Amino acid sequence: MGRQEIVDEILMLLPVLGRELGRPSAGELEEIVRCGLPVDVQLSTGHIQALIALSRGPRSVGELAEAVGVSRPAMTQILDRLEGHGMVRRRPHPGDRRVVLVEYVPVMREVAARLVNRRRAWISRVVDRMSEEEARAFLKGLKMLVAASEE
Amino acid sequence: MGRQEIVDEILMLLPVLGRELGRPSAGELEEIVRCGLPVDVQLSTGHIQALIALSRGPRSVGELAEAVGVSRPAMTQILDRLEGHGMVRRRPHPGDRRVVLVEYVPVMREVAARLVNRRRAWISRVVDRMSEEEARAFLKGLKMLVAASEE
DNA sequence: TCACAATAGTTAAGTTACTTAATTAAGCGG
DNA sequence: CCGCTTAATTAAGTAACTTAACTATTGTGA
Repeated sequence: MGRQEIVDEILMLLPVLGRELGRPSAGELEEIVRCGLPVDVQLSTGHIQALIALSRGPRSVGELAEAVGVSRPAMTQILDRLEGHGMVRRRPHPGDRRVVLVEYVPVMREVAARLVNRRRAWISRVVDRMSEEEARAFLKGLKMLVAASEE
Repeated sequence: MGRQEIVDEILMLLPVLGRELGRPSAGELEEIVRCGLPVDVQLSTGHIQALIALSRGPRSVGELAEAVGVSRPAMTQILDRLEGHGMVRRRPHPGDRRVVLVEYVPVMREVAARLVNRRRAWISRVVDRMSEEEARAFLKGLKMLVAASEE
């Protein structure tokens, strides 16, 4: 298979993946019910990304927006939902009253982790079947594509 | 970097890429104007994917929907737009009057190719900086992820 | 051969996840 | 203190999907 064909396949597959990621999986819905969250919780890619980004400590709305790759208003919406479900909370930044810091509601830390883990497991199942070099190459490619799209 | 971290990064980067692909690039808009198409042409990922899928000959609406990974009504819409811009045309299937075959309008073959090439170039620029093995590993990973998402 | 189920495509209606523009509130430099 | 910038939100609109329902065919088995 030549490079040209590889490029074509990537061009076809990337969007398929993007769409697939946007839909909540059946297993995710089960998990949500099991956690005692309201049944109508819809956690899209953006929500999961925000939860991951929060796993290393509090972040401002702007930081989250950048990490996830959406506009600030979009992140505001995402956080509204997460806050509505009691998974995160907002509090003022001590030094700068313009910024709003977002962090896990302590009790929800574990629930959030379980939800995120479900997405993680999906990727893991694939990564585990790759060699060390393949996994690295895949991530490298992904990073390069993101970088290229930002120029 | 451990596997766990690789998985986390993939989980963050995939959706970023998905969103990025959805937005038409500035260069694409230029190309559209240069081709003499109406300025308000919006070609999203789905449209580009459909054009790629058509590059190997006529396809039915259902086949295209499957190749692109969307529902049939969604593909109907995509084709409406492409047809409206005079890039593809529908004609009845000779043997089965239920199915609608879609193909390039001959004149537009080259224009379509140029538009698709722009997306291709973006990927190519990245793939060209990878070794043969890396490129293969990347594609393999992508395929595995898509397969895993369909189970 | 004829009723009936299955398939291909489209239409209709609704939803979701975004976008940009405008607004509010706060910090910062002359 | 006044204007400029930055952070977040609100408001309004849009694009790309979804499911459900409908139309027009085609295959099928009593």
